[in-house]
Amino acid sequence: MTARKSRSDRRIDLIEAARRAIVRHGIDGVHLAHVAEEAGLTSGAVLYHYPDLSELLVEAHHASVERFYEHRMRQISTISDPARKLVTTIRSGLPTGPLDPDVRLLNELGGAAGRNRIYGLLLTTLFDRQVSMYQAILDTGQALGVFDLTAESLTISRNLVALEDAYGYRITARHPLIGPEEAAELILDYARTATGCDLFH
Amino acid sequence: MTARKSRSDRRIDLIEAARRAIVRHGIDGVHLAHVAEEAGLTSGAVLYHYPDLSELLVEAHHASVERFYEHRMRQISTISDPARKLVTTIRSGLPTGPLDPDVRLLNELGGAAGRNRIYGLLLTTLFDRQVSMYQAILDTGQALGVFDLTAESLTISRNLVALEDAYGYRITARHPLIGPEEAAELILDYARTATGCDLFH
DNA sequence: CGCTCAGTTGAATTGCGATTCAAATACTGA
DNA sequence: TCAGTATTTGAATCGCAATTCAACTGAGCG
Repeated sequence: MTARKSRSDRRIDLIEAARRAIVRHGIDGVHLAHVAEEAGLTSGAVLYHYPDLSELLVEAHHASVERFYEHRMRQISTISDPARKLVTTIRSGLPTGPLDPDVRLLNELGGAAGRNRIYGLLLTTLFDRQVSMYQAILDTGQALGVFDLTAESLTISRNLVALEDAYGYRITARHPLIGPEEAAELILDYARTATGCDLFH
Repeated sequence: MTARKSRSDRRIDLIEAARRAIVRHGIDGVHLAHVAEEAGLTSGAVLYHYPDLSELLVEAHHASVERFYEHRMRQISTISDPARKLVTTIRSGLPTGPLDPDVRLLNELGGAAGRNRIYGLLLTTLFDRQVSMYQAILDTGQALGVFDLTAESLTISRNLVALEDAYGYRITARHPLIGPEEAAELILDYARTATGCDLFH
């Protein structure tokens, strides 16, 4: 038998297992047994902790969104130069490759968001937080005279997040010409004209 | 009983029925019975024409992608002025609202594209065709001296398609602040700076 | 007009995955 | 150490959807 764990520990395990299962089988293709397998348990044990699978899936998505955002914030928190900060932020929003589990999961969420209000809310909330993140960078850069914005920072920020999103999809769908490098370059091209700053890679 | 139809007629019916069923239940949530219901038939009849449901679903997606692209091309084919053409093209790539079935379906495809090579291929192909479509408009505008492009037309085109994609997701996910109008305005803002042309709405 | 057969139905069957639950097991505190 | 409780198992059951198939129907054709 698998080692027993405390309620809260096991729930965290299960959320992680659910994340992996979703990436593997799709948001609507995950079965209880998949989650159990990923967790190294039987389906009965999963049910003991989460009588309703869909509840576990929502928590898994919630955790993913949180994790994705926190990861980005951590990556850029140490940088103070606005130009370098902007470049790093753009990179951190793109998948590392077609298999990047975090972005794969967010993409799964995208399709379901049109049908499921909770998933839609998770995604719109993430979008807005990312927009705020960019806005802070742009406004700071503007204040310091590093950037010369061609439009409101809100507009530019929204477009930057939108571009990240879309190229994330292209990359996970294995576009033969657009990988992480190319996507970053495309977004940077926009960022350069929008900020009037010679952002280097 | 439902009127009998010829093999080819019925197959076309079924593809349309499958499209509606997918929009309603999601790409991984469609059941044989859903398709049958949409077609006004029983599941046995559907199976008679498509022994493998997944094959029908692929055809349905293929038809949707084709239809989406053809629809856009038709909308812009009569316009000759590059500036007006660009504005119209941008509008035609966005959903009419959160319930727009065509975009809903493409979004469903997005999540699955990371797992399913065929779906990935359908989407990347569509992306590339849309990029070419924009490139033709931009190049023509440049040649006529209407546009003064700040980057290669390929770069700008990719970004325009990417922005459409991403805002399509936001709209179907019911972002409270970003509807079709706002999305168009955001994309146009980019198009203006990229073309140096005062595009009006 | 009657034959033929593609197309369709609907009921039976199968198969898969969720759900239940009694039994087994491992931790916990006294 | 031992009682008591929390966790996990695994087998049984349930339920839904796919699949099969024999019977039925109607369009087209001689």
